[in-house]
Amino acid sequence: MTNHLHDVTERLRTQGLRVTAPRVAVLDILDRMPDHPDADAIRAAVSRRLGSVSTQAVYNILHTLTDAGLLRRIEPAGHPARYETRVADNHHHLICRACGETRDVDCAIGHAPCLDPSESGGFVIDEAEVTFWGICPACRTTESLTKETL
Amino acid sequence: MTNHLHDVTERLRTQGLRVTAPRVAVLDILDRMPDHPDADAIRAAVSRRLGSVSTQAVYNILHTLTDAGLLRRIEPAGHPARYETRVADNHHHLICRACGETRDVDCAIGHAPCLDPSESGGFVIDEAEVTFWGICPACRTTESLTKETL
DNA sequence: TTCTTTTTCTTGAATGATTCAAGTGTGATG
DNA sequence: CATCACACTTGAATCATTCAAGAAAAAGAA
Repeated sequence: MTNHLHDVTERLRTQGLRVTAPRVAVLDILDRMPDHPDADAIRAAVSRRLGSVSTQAVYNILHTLTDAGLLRRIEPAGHPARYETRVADNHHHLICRACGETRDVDCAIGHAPCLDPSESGGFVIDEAEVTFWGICPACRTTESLTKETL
Repeated sequence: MTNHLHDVTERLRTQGLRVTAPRVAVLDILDRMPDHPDADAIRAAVSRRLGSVSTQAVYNILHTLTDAGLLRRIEPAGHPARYETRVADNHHHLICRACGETRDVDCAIGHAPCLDPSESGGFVIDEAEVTFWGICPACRTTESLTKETL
């Protein structure tokens, strides 16, 4: 067993979760995928590694691990939910409107939760979620090329 | 015709859109609804006013008006899309995790787009979307009462 | 190890929000 | 007031996700 799989196993145990092949695969794969994959991409990767997994198992696992604080779920407008293992800080995301590419962005201002609203109106706020929308370098090039050929 | 309906009509005309009863109703109703209703709530309100509307018409209208810049669509994680007519500024939202109540929040820092990420990584950014998550006063009360009775 | 209990995984169907497609109806222009 | 593009209606389809029930496997005990 590699060091990394051992580490993944430990993270599951620490949260009181049973260590199963699909769970280990999900965590290990997400640690290695920098591109915030969605449930279907995760299912494909896990399936490749283990031979097969049910879609339902993947959803169960993603739910369980997210609830346990081992994963973070982001749900960008117009996209299926995406997942990442970077959970220690409250960083933000920069998403391409054209291709959906998602990058992590460190807090623009101060530390987590990074922002306070100007008036909280009696709410008890536990998270400030920030999403930056734009066009990534690759799509910017493609777009200008497309425009030129019109 | 009231002043307000006249104003709504003007907004449609200014965008080169045809003035139809369902469109007028959607804009007028959204102007008066402070609670960021979703498509179904809008459909219900329009239906009440006009006798009936198809769900599809409501979706078409919401899409068209959003594209024309007359509406803003917000898509909070775990909720259907919500709509508002406050489009002039880039304000933010404060959402209750328990009941979904959604309030407008003015920019915490500076003017729209309010924030720049610490590094834009080659992206051309056009929007900084900020969502504050928490528990509203009403749900906070309910929650503590529920806990006490456990 | 083997048994038992509890949890997780599999399969198949269901749901909710939204979109697609085709036909009918209506607002705007001349 | 006729024309035509556009909007609305109906009904089916899609996608991501969840529900439900039974089969398999992990953890702890014997």
